[in-house]
Amino acid sequence: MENEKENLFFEPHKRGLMKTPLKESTAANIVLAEIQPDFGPLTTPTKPQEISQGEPWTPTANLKMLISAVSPEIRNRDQKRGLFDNKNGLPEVKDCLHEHFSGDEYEKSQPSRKEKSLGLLCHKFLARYPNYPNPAVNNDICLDEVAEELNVERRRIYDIVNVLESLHMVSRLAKNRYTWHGRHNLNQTLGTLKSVGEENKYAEQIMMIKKKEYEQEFDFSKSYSIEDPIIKSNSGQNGHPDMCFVELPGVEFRAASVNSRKDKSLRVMSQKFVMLFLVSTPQIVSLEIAAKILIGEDHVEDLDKSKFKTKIRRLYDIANVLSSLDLIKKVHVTEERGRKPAFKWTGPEISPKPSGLSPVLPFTASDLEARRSSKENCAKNLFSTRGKPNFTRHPSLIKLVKSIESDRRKINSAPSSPIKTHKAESSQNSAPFPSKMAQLAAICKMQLEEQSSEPRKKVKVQLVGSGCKPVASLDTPANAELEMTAPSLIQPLGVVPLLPSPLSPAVPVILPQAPSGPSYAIYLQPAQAQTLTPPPGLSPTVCPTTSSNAVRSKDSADATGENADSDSPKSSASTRPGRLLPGLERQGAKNREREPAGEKGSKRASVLEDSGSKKKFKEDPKAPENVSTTLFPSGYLIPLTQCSTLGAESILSSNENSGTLSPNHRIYSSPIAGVIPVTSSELTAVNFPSFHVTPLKLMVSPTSMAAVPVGNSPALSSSHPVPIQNPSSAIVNFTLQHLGLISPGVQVSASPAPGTAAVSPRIEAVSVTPEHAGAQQGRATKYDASILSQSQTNGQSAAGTGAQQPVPVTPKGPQPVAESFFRTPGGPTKPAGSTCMDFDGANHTSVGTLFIPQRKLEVSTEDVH
DNA sequence: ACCTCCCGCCATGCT
DNA sequence: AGCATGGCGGGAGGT
Repeated sequence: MENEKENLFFEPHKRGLMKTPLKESTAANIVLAEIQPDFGPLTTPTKPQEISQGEPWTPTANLKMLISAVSPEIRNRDQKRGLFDNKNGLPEVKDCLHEHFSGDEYEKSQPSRKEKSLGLLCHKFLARYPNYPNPAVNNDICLDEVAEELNVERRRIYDIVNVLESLHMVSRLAKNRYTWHGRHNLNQTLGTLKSVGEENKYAEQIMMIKKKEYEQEFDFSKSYSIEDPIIKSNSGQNGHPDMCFVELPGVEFRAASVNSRKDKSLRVMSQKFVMLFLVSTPQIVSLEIAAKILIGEDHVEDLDKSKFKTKIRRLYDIANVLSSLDLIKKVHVTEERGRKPAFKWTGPEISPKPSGLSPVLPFTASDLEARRSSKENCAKNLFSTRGKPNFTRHPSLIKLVKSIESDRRKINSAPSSPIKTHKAESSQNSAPFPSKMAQLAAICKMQLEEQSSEPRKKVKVQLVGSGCKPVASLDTPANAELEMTAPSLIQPLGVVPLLPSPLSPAVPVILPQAPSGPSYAIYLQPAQAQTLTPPPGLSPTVCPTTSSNAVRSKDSADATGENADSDSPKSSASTRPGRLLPGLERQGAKNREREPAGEKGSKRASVLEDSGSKKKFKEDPKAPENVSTTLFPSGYLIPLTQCSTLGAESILSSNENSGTLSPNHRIYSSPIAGVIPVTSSELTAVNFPSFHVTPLKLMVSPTSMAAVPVGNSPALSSSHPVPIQNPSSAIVNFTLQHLGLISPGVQVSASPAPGTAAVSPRIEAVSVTPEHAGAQQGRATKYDASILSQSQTNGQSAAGTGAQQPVPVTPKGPQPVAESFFRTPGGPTKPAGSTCMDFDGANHTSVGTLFIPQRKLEVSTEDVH
């Protein structure tokens, strides 16, 4: 009922209006806006074609490009038809065409299955809204309208929205209504997910599964038994078996239905899936593994084939949406067994910290409470745990929570709810800041310029020399700095208010909040609440130490960066700046890691980083408190909010960052000591392929795992000031790594250029097909050239305005920008020569350096469709 | 033949 | 009861 009212309430926005506002911010937006109107009317005709319509906005050429990239076939068709090209005004024409065609012809002409793909649909959907919407504007999404306009059944829209919701890119206002948040919260969300993923030890689980596989390969007969147990153990151990959903304070589920099904579904699957990427070192996750892990959690026992199939199907659905968001890319991993479909994370690199950061703030607890108004909060309280880690939740509690939530929801649902959301959004987003933001932006720019100057130079140089990859890495620092600075500045402002919570729907309050959302709540199911050994206080608090800071700063930067970046190109998919930046950073980091460390493994490095950061956190006095707030196995509250903290840190670190690189370096620097002990011995152990032995044993027993604090798990780290594991294990790992057995890192070789292959000593080298690389390159280049300026500017604008979407800037960068820019995934675009491999960091050969011995994986990106 | 994954039935839960 | 959501898996298009 209420919802309906709400709807009425919003109605005004509809279509043209709604859309317009959404996109408006940038010139691009403007274009979009113009376009959109077309849509609306166009939509009317409905018919099958929307797809083409969807793309219509020429202005968003990028979009088209992307889309086309996505499905070359489609492109071709479109071209044939000619529909695609001219979409702008043409939709009608198309319609006419459709009408004209007889059924068969008509159908044949257009409706290929691919055209109906979720990925394409998602692109269309995303095209309608700016990446960084202006909070001030009404960003409501009416599902019905969207479905109509896109000419798809609602069911499809749900699929998309559910995934977006899992990333907090949208939030449900009411029945049939969602609010578009764009990427404002994305970094935070990813950070939180990463933290949660770490808690869950997904990385370990992945390792275990892989291990099993290896074992199986070697020993066919064996090892079946192993899998289940392992998984189970994992889930049992840590895991939260039931983690339901990670929420942001601002972006809560307001709909009852949503709440009710919160635990299942695409939403949760999507989050978990993302976690896998964030946690795994290579950041390449095969569907098979993802499915196993996801199933494992839910039903340890079930390994039904049917279930597996279903899971895979869902994963494809999710993957399509994530791909549209440019967060992942389809690749193929070739193992001994054969080629398996997999996806590689291409989104921003995230630091787990968001949660950690939050802890820093003194407020967290208070803040949280304030926020609680939201059901989530309620749930949290119930489950509470806030402070502590151990919890078990009883079903009864859960029910209570639900009931409460439902009540709350109802209340909220009232007409006001929408309003609330808006407020919240605005608060979350930058809306409040405009003036401040501008100032900040200016400051940031200055800082950035100063700091970044060196890095940038480097970047350029590298670009020239090495090509894309280097650039990315180089850029990263600069970007990071930028980003960081911005956030830092901002945050203080945000901090003051403290109530970031947008949520508080209940309270009409205010909100000047930091853009970053405050807290996340993770719901776990009671069942498994079991005790986790270490309270997961992962929370990585801020660390004063430079190294840690540096790391975080980067990450944070990324996160924050988005906001800053936001403006930049939102041109849909690939081009988005925010992503690019992060990605670049990430890559850079990886490269760096590799370089120094050499082979061992990027994985390790990454792990180490995490662990290191965590450790540091522990050390911090703050940590304890922070920790408590941060994560909890069961109903977690993860206060992200505090970007402010981040900001401060970031600032500090920024200096360092500029000079130094990533934390990785540090790690490497002290090769042995640092590395070994730190991290997750587990992981390393896991990594071992089938080989053997001790490590495996160690790893295997869940109990052992639990007992031993692993570097990975934040919680663990928290418990021990120094997250050292068993020395022995560490040693073992270390040794193994050296041997090459362990190293997780994946090498990527541009498909065309096999050269990299040589590197992998052992088993696997991952070869990535170029498409992606090309894309990344493009990004990098873009980034390079324009990035700085854009980012800065964007940052300002973003901060101030909130959402701007700058038109995609042409790449200033030296090279192949143009192509890469819009590059289509398909091979054609790629410049063969350029080869950047960015894969996940795996290889940046160009950098020169060491390769990491890896497993075997050959990754070929093929683009989807 | 396998990989993808669209389609839409139908369960679930809110109104 | 009706409607909104969305789990689920058959089966078809693509390669």
